[in-house]
Amino acid sequence: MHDLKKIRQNPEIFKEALKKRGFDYDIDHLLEMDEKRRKLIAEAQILQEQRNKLSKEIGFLLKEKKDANEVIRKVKEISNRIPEIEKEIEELEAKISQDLSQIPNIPAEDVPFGKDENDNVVVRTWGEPRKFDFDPLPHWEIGRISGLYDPERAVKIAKSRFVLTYGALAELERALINFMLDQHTKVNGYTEVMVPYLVNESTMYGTGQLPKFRDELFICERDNLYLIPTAEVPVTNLYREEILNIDDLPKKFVSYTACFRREAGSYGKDTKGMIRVHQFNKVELVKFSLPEKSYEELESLTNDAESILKILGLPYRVILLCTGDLGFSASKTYDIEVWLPSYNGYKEISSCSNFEDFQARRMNIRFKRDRNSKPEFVHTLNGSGLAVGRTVAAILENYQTKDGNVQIPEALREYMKGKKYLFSN
RNA sequence: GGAGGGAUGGCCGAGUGGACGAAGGCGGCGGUCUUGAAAACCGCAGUGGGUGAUGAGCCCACCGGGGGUUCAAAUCCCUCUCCCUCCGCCA
Repeated sequence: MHDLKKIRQNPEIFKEALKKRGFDYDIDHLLEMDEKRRKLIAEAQILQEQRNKLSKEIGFLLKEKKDANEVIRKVKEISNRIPEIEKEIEELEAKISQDLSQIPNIPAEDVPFGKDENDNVVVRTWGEPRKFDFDPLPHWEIGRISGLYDPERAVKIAKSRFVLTYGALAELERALINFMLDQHTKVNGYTEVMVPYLVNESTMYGTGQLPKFRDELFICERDNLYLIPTAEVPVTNLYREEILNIDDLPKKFVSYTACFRREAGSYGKDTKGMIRVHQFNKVELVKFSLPEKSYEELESLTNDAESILKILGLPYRVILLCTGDLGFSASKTYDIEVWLPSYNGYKEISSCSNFEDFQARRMNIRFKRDRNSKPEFVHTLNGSGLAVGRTVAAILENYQTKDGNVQIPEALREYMKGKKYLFSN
């Protein structure tokens, strides 16, 4: 959500930025509505002022037992005109905020111009994709051969695009969750938070899942609750409608949750395996930052997410999204993509974004520089650290052995009773 | 699920339809006193919006949300949401 005042002050900046994003919108029309709105507000307030003054007068007159009928008649006349104007203001405001809520965030200055994902820029690449001296299997085949991956029964008890694993495969996923949480809390300085998986409507509006992305959500209609598509939703909403202390910034949280997505419109894409599913595990990083520090924080957050892949020894690259591929609320986004032999390419495993004050304004999350200064909006950031299901897939594929086993990355062994290979003992 | 009680500033907590943006206390900030601190005393402090210049000032709105009654609502009425207590059920 943008600040109407800022748009009013720098309309050209917004026009330019939206053009870069390929978003067509008539800023001038918005400003016309705003001007009309302000004129009406001034008008209504003058009438309210008159009404307030005369009403007080009535109080005095009655106290002194004097006749107030003439004044009452006058006030009534004034009061009658107020609702009309207010109705007009309300309609305008509804239209304005409706429009405003459709306008995407403006890209940061160093975001490359581009039309779609083909114009994204590779920022850095880490690790060499392994050269196999045998034909590597996709992770779903490895899982199936081990007998520990059971999509059929997942379909039976839920529906397609659900995952079910047993034994060592389940253990691997649990180990990864613990490893990631330990790394982010003990080494990278995040505070772990465990949050509700079901949230209310206001929370979904706060981070922008509603109203635009309703189709992507699982909904518990009876109780008016929604299953979270990412921990970003409950965690960023922690401080909705609050004013934070400047000394507490930045606030850094890491949260493991299951995530639920309907994946509407993705039929036929990534249908096999655990890459695109309705329920998956994710460890999420969320930061609340000072405005002037948020881009620094984005770099370190991205590094924190990368550190997991480095320690696990999984080759990856970091992509800077271009203006055309940027998500609705983000000012700048790095995608981290892990090497997957079955795709013979890189696949997204984390997306790290700075939203500047776009989400904070919507959620009204502010801080004060000191006692007497005006509250300002914080900047919010988040990124996966990492998507756990996809990390499982990456480990299976990248660490598979010729005889159908999977080597366990060194750092993970202490989380798996010291085992070196997944399917043994 | 049943019965009842609540929601007021950073926190606690008063509040009679008319000078209430709201007593009092705690906490905060500034000062006096003190070598320093504490105590005591004095003073300052909400949020959003309109108009000014992103200043001062003036004005409007805000006592959980929405609606209503009234010249006038924190106060009366309706409604929704949330919280609490007791009973029932339950991991």
